[in-house]
Amino acid sequence: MLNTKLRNQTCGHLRAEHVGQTVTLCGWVHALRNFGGAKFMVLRDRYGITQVTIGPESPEAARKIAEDLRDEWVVTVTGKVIARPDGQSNPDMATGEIEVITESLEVLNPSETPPFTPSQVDELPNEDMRLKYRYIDLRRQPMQDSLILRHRIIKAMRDYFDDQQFIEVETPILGRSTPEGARDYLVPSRVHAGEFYALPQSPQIYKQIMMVAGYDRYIQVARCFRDEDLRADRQPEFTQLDMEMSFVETDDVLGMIDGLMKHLAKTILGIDLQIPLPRMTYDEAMQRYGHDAPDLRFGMELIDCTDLAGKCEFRVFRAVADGGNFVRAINAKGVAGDFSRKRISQLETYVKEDFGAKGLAWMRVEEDGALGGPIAKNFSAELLEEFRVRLDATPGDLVLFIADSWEVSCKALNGLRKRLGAELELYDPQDMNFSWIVEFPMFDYDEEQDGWNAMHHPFTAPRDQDLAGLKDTPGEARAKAYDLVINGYEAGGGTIRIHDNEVQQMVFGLLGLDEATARDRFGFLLDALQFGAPPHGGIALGVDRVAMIFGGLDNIRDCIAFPKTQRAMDLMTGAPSPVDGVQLEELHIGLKEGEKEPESE
RNA sequence: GGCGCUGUAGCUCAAUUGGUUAGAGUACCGGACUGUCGAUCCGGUGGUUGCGGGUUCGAGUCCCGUCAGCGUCGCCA
Repeated sequence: MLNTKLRNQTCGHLRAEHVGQTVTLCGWVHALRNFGGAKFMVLRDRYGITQVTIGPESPEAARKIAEDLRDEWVVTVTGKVIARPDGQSNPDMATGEIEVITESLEVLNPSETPPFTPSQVDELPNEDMRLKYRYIDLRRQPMQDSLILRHRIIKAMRDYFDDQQFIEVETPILGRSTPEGARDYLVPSRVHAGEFYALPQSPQIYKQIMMVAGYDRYIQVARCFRDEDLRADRQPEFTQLDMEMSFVETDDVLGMIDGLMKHLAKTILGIDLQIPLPRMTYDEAMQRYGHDAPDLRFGMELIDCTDLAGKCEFRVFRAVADGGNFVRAINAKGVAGDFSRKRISQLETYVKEDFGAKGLAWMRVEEDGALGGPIAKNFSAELLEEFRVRLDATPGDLVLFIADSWEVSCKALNGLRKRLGAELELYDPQDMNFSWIVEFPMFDYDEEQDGWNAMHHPFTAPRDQDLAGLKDTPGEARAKAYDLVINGYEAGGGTIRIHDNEVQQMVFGLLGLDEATARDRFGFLLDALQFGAPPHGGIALGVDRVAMIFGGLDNIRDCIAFPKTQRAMDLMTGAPSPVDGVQLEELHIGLKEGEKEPESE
């Protein structure tokens, strides 16, 4: 039912079967081809494009109007659908078998000359241009496709959860600031001088309270806000499919999301996904890939050579191994010939500058299978043989070593692995790989503050077997926490929550939150946990990221209608902006000297 | 906050590495044209080379600062 008072067809619909009908179309002028006596106009709306002809048989008035038409004017055409003449149909166009002969033509609204035209496919304007004129950019087919894909993903998610008896509940946008985690976006209160709301970083606490309230299956398509620096896959405001269930263990949550992913893969991509999705522990992921969200579309795993390094005379390796650090490597199979010393030194610069590695050692495998390269002379023949076996080194391989702390070796080798995987095309970009990373550490140690931080959030439950040792060896404790990883992106993450107040207090204690502070910040949750909290847990999926990955995009902005720049600006509206002094006064806010002055009237 | 890339006509890019009048495609304006689908052909307008400073006989090009966009590290689940 796309008919309106102004149109009775859309520009994507007409086929040979409609020949003979008289139709009225509305849309934007997508392209004009003018032959004097005959003119072709391609008309575009959300549904497609249709060729319209204005020829000698068209009324004088229509021909006159057609003289003045320009790209992106909004027009309406009424005319008869005809089969295109022999040899003139266009197989590249969905509506290419037909065209509409103009009987009347009306300009609904002319357009200024657009800064760029949506019909142009090969030359994309710079991104600041696209963001400033977002309404033009959004007319482009790829942008339409990705917003429609995003819509279909969200709808498929809602449908799936609806089938599973989940209900969607909206939680507040104006909430309470919690210093945990990311920086908050703050909203000043007019009524309460000097006090602020915070925009939610996620609906975490509300959804747990919904569980206490007995709504045992909750979802929400929730907008979240984090005032941190941006990346290609991060925006300051983003959308989560937030989910929480009661009376569950890890397997229940994972199983539910397995089903969702199977449903999404089928309905969105037409792929039959095998479930349950594979699971790997955090420790194994760090060991094998150096990252908690590894791209499993290709191998090139990290190989630990620390024990061998401890036996060699090469001072760099020896010192690292003796000092309790690590010598790990990746083997880039068969590419040694493509890597000049210059190219290798670019990789070295990369690991030094981006990850603080002290250097990059390398070996290449010669024709005869021997390990060569500048450092090889420091190793005995026997030891080289051990390396060769360990590294599965065959002629033509390039082996890259990082000798450093565990953390740096993880980061640098993960960086190299990702970079080489892409450069060497070790995987098909069309491939989709879904997996779970599970059993994250409960805490990580903060050197600066000399204390433990919650790796996920402070409501995460430890594994049952780690409960006893939680106090004494918090660094060993693993959590009932899980991340969904798709193609090397963290697509979502969640945990089973602590529903026991005693355990919760213990965790707060380990995090250095004394009772008074904990009460002050989370008192309402602690109260709630004492009024009959069921065992519960859940997950939040990054909707923008899922849309990006499913759409085969490499940045999140291309599946968001109105995204912000790296400096969190909206180039179309000019947000953020100074505000009137009166507004500030009402909010009890004064600006520091020298900072941006309010706009005067 | 650090590192890197980019910024030249409305748009996308070029300019022989410091050389004299900054070009091309497209868009735009005018004209021709009855079967195009990136239409074609003829003619034309259009530039404070992001901004500010410096070096130089001479700067789009080199240096410093600054603004903006992107990528990335830190940061962030």
